[in-house]
Amino acid sequence: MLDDNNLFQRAASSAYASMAAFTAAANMYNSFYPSTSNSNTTMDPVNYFGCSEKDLIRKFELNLMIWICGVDFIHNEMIITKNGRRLFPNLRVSVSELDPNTKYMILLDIVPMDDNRYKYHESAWNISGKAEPHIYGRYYVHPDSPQTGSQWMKQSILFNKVKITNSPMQNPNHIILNSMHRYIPRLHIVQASDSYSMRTGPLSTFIFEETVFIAVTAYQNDQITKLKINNNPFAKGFREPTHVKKINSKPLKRLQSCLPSDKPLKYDENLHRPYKCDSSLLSINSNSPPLQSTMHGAIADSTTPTYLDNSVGDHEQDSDINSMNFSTSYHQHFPSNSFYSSYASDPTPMIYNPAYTYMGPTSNQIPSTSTPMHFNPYGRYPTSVYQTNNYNPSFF
DNA sequence: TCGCCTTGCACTTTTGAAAAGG
DNA sequence: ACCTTTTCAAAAGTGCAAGGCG
Repeated sequence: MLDDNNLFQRAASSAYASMAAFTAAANMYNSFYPSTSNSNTTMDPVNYFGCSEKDLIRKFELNLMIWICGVDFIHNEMIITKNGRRLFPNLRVSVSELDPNTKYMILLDIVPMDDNRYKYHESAWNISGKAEPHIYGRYYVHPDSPQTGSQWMKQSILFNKVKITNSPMQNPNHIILNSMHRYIPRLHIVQASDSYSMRTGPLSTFIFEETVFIAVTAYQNDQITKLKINNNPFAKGFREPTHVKKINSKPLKRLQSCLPSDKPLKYDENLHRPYKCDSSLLSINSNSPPLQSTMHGAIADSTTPTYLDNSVGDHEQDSDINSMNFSTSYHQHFPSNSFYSSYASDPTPMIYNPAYTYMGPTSNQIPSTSTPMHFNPYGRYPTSVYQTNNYNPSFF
């Protein structure tokens, strides 16, 4: 138990750092705005839109909330199921300095990090062979798309409904991944007013190294399991005290133990389980805000515990270490010289097809997420890569 | 035999409609 | 009559464990 706590303390502190890192503001070179002055007619090879980067600077703030597991010492895993499984932690993004009156669509997809298949052996992920071919062309379009820049910038954008699957036959909105393969999410911002113009609209793409994960059908690393159980509200039933009670006592006793003595409790004979008869119960030992807050809040975030983002809600903060009480006031900024990335070959016509230049690990061991990578500066389409260790605060 | 995948389970939170209250 | 708050059932999201499959 002590070891678990130590692990989690470590995870929490690292995660805090990572979280801060994710709260990045990237300077984004794209064609959201045409140049009006200082026009540089020299074509930059990386500029897809035919405009000089210097003409097209836009800032892009990222707030990838609670990628708690994307820390250096632990490789994140995401469960994939036939029916689709949500990503946890969720992806949350804030954008700024878009054209307030122009419509944009925001998309997410997930692409392979490399051409390897992995295997978890002796507490480490190792390359076990060549990767299965990736099925491209599945994008999660944010349900609020299209929206004007001002609407996108109004509040952070949450990707909590994205689902990953290993079954191509299921819901076409699910992103298809292969188990035991390593992936990274990509964020696309397209200037478009509908799905048709999306195919031709100016586009910028961002990836974040810390969000790399390995798709699995069952968790391999116990540490990942513990982190998810402790932080995912839906997995609350597996947390230690409750789980022990689940084995040793009946449901009614378990729930009663969590309740103040004066709170009434009913027992549903049909369901053979107690049910709530006091809304305050929802906030007891819970990471969720009290019911009233939920009902009146502008955003009822279904899966991301609101305590993690005090910039969005003003809910009471949970001081428990297990609650991963993050502050989001810390912002880092993207370096003025953006990187251009190309992790994988993508034949999809709508999105780009950068040359494959990922410089993978030389050993069998997969690199830490903080390992510097080599990016192709001449990829056809710009992809800004957030770098935790190499930012220029003065730029913002 | 082994490693990975599927399925059902018990548990949880979320959601939204209906009921109750002001 | 209208709006707000509460209640409650259903839906959906979790990890676990057992069994299936190649």
